[in-house]
Amino acid sequence: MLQDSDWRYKFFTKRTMGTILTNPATTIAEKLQQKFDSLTRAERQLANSLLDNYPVSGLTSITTVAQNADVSTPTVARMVQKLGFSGYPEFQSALRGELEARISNPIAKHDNWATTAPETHILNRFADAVIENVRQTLGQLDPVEFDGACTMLADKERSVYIVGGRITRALADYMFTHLQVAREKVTLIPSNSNTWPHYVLDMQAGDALVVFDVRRYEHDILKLAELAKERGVEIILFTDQWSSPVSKFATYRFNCRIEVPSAWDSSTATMLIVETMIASVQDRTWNITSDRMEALEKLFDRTKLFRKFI
Amino acid sequence: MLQDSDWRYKFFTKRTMGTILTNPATTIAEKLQQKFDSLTRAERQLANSLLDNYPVSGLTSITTVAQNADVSTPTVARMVQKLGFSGYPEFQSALRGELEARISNPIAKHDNWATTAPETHILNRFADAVIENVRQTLGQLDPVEFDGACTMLADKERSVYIVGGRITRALADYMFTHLQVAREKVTLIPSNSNTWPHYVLDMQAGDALVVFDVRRYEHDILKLAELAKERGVEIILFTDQWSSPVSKFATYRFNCRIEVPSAWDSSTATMLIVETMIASVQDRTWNITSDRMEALEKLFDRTKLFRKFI
DNA sequence: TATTATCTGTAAAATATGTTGCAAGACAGT
DNA sequence: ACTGTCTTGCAACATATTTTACAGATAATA
Repeated sequence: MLQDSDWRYKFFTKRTMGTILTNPATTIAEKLQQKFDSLTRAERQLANSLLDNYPVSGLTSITTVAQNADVSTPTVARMVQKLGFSGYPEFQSALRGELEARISNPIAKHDNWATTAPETHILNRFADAVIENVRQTLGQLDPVEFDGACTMLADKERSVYIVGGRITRALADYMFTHLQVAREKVTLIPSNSNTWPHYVLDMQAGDALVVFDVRRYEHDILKLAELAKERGVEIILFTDQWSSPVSKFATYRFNCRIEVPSAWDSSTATMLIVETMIASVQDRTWNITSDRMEALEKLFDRTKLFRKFI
Repeated sequence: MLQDSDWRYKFFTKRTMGTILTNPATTIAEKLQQKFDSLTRAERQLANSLLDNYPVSGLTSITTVAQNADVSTPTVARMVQKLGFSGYPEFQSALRGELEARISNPIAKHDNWATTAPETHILNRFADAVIENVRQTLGQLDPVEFDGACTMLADKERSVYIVGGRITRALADYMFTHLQVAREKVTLIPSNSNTWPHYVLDMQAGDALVVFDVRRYEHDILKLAELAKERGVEIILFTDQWSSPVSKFATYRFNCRIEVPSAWDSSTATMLIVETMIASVQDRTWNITSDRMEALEKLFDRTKLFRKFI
C-alpha cells in the first residue's frame, strides 16, 4: 500500500518543492518571499517595504528605498546583490521589465499570427507591428472627440467632402463609398488639385471636410484646408503620429500609428478607425441609411451589376 | 526693463494655455497629447517615445529616455519643464504616482482598446471584431502560398494587373500605388468594366492579375478572370471567407475574414494582408525598388508637390 | 536671398546616486 | 562575562545623472 512509500513520497515532494523554490523564481517578489527566511532583520524590513506597493516602490532611487524601509542605503545595495543582481541599477531594470510585461496588453504577445509560419516570417512581424499600431492608436484616441466627429458626419444638414493625398486617396475613396450609402450630400474630392477651387466654391459654413494627410504632408491639401476653414467648414483630420500641419485648422484630429517593418507606412490602423467611424455614423443615421440601402439593392437588381452566386 | 511686459507675456500665455487646458489633463499622457501641437520636432519624437510603452518607458534615467527617443538629454530636460515639472526627477515621480494608481486599481482596464471608453463603445467592439478577423485570417493563411504569390508579383518579367470591385476598388488602388513604386509594369484596371476588354488584349501568358472580389461577387469580374485565365494569366485572388467564384480560375487565393458589427463588411484584415504582401514584394525587389524610390524622391523635389514641414 | 528667431545637440559643471571599507553594535554559544 | 561571528550604519569614494551654457543648425519671414 501507500504507507511504505509514504516517506519517500514526502521526501520527493520536499525535494521537488525545494528545487521549485530555489530555482525558478520568476519575479522579484517571488524571490523575496522565497529568500525571506534567510534574510536578516534589516533586510526583512526592506523586503516588506518593497513588497508593499510592489513593484512601484522599487522604482525610486536606492536612497529613497532605504529611507522608506528605514534601513541604510548599503543594506539595500547588499540585499539586491544577495538576490543575484550585479547592483541596484540591474535590480531596478528587472523590476521595470516585470512591470512592462504586466502592463502591456495581452494581445500584444500573442504567440504567432500565422501559426504555420516561423516567428520571423514577415506575416508575423507585420501583424505584430500593425496590432501594436492599433493598440497605440486606440489607446490615445479620445472617444469624446470620436463621437463628436461621428455626430458631425451624421448631421444631414451638412454636406460632407472627403479628400486624400497620394497614398491616403484609397482611404478617402473607401470612406466615400460607404458614407455615400449612409447619407446624401457626400462628395469625394478628386486627387487632381487643379479642380479643388471648384469644390471650395460649393462649400458652405458648417459643412464638414474630412482630410487624410500623412507624411509626406502635401502642400496643396494644407492650402485646401485653409481655404475651407476660411469659409467656416469644419475639418476632420486623419493623420499620423507626427501630425499634419492641417492640425491647426482641424476641429477633430485623429492620430493613427503607421509604423511597420517596411520602407513605407501602414494604413491599416487608420483604416480601422475609418471603418469604425463609418459604422458609428450609420448607426446614427440608421433610419435614413436602411432606406438608402434598400433602394440601392433594387438599383443593383435592375442594372444586373451584381449577381447572386452560390 | 523686460519685467513688465514679461509678466503680461506670461499672463497671456497662461490664459491661452488655459483654454487648451479646459479639459483638465489628469495624466502625463494626456498632457503630452494636449500639448502635442505646441511641441517641436524633437519634442514630438520624445513624446511619441514616451507614449510608446507608457508609462514604463519614462521610468529610466533621463539619459536612457533620450537615447530611446533619439534626442539629446537636454531636450528631455526642457520638455518636462515645459510640461510644468521643476525637473526630470519630479516628472518621474509623477509618472510613478500614476502607475501606482493604475496598478493598485483592481479594475484592470487593459482589456479595452480605447482605454477611456466603456467596453461597449463601438471603438472597442469594432476593434475586437477586427482583431478576431485578423487572427482567423492569418491562422488559415498558408505561408507557402503567400510566399508564392509574392514571388510571382516580384517577378519583373511579368506584367501585373490589379482590379477591384465596388468596395474593394480602394484596396486595389492602394495596392497599385505601392506596387507601382516597387516595380514597373503595374496597371490598375479602372472600375468601368466597359474598358476591360482593352486591358485583356494586352495581357500576355505569364502575366499576373490580382483580383479583389468579396461579397457581393461581381459578375463582370468573374468574366474578366475567365478571359484572363484563357490567355494564360496567373490570377491572385483576395476574397472573403465564402470565396468568390473567381476561385476556380485562381492560382493563389487568400480568404480574409470581413465580419464586423455593422451593416457591411470590414476590409481591414484584407488591407493587412495586402500591405504585408507589398512589403514582402518590396523586399524581394529591393535592388530595383530602392532605385525607384530614390528617383521618385527626386521627382517630388522637382515638382514641389510635397514640402517638408517642421 | 538675407535676416531673425527658434530649435537642438555638445560639452562641462553641478548634483545626486550607488558602492565599498571600516568600525561599532548585536547576538549566540561557551 | 567573554569571545567570535554576523549585522549594520557611517562616511568616503566612484560613478551616473541632471542641469546649464553655448554655439551650430534649421526653419520662418521679409
